[in-house]
Amino acid sequence: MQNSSKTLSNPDEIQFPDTDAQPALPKLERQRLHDTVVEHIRNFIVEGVLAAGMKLNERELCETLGISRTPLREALKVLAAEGLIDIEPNRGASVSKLSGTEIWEMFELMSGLEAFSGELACERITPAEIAVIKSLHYAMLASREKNDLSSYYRYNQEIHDRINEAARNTALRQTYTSLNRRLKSLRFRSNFNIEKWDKAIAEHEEMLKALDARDGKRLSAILRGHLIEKRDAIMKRETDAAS
Amino acid sequence: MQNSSKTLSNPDEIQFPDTDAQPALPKLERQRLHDTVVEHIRNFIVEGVLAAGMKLNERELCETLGISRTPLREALKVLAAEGLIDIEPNRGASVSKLSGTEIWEMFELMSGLEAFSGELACERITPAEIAVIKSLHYAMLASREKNDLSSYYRYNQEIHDRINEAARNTALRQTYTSLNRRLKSLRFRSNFNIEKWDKAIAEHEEMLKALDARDGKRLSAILRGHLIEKRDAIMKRETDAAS
DNA sequence: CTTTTGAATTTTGAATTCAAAATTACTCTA
DNA sequence: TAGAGTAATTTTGAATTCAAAATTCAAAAG
Repeated sequence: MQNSSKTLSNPDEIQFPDTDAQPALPKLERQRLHDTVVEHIRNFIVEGVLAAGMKLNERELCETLGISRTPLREALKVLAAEGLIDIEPNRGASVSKLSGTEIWEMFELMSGLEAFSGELACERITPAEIAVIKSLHYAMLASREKNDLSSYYRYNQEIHDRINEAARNTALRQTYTSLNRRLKSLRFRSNFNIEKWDKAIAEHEEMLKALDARDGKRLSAILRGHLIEKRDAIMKRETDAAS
Repeated sequence: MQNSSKTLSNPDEIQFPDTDAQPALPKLERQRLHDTVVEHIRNFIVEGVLAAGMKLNERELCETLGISRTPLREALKVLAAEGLIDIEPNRGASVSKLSGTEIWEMFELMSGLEAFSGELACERITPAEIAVIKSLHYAMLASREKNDLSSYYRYNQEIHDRINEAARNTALRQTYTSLNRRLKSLRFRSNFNIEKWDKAIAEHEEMLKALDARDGKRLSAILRGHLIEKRDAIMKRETDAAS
């Protein structure tokens, strides 16, 4: 997960004049096979290449990734600990398939994390950071004008990430990220229509105002409501589609 | 060679009349070795048998637990994903040693989780559950009278767990539990004195009142303040002790 | 006497091997 | 033909083996 801070194995190296080489140190941190495998499969799941419920055959995956079973199995254990896959004893692994209740609860937790994050951010964010978020907001508005949904999504996520960042709490950010990954992997049918889009934009405006005024309670409430609405819309749609 | 938990390889066995056997099903869920190893080591860490910063030698651990390196390494990967240990490439694993900042942040996150949990609990808890918590509270008071600190701690934890339970959110509970484990493993010097103890008790009384009145905001605020105070006391003490 | 270099040992990373369980395929009977 | 029972195959779980990296230790040079 964390790339070990690079270390000096050979002190001589720092004596060379750094003409156009890397200023500090080259790439001392070696990758562990199992880590790259975790990332690979994680991306497969989040990107939807591996869909929910899909069986993960060890032999197949080994061949695909060109590795032996040992590092693969270690990676699977980690992914299971993260909640992205399920492992049944003697039956193998499969991409987690969550019940409606579980998804509902995860959204609720997410709303709580975002709300808390927003509250902390109001106390700690710098004017410069607010400026960056504002510019992202305007870029997002531009995406809206161009009807470019995917870039809108990216800016939207980026803004939320920045607020999270401004909360200055690594543990919170990691929890948020981990949960966000699990939710993203669910790949809900998007049913964005113009009204919803504009409503979301309006809520974002409110968020910015609250952030500017450093009104933690207000930002917190907006973020929570924002996410709960999203949840209810998604859940409604998913259950409708299922019937 | 370790004895695998006995399984039914021969279906005939279940045809015998279950005179004094288990009523429903014996132990169909077979334990995976790696799971029991995770639990073992996790307990070692939380109980303080393995202290923060301690190096985990694979060969030693294998011999101690009587297993081979494969399941042990899988277990270590899981524990690393949980944040209980750190693994440095080609250097092995050690029990996580957290910086003051990290601890401070984890307490802050914990306060947010508890506050959210309390708010949800107020909406969802049943009168029966409130009654149970009340009885635990009285038992806790009795522990206070007897000056029995360890049983006081147990009741205290139990009450918080029940509130969490009443929030009806598995994802939240799991996140809470995981973080709680990491914090518990830090084994802070306890510096409980009578005043603090009585103050904590008083706060608990307030919590109960808020819960009874289903005043989510109030319970939330108390829980958060409660934990932030605890954090500041601990952090002050730890930094004082360090100097 | 300290520091540096390089070989020996230990420890970790990953592949292979072996064993046990589950799944599949097949045969034989009704 | 359907189904039960059994053998064959596949798949998973865990131990062992092999290779690479790190650590230790000792000897030699300054």
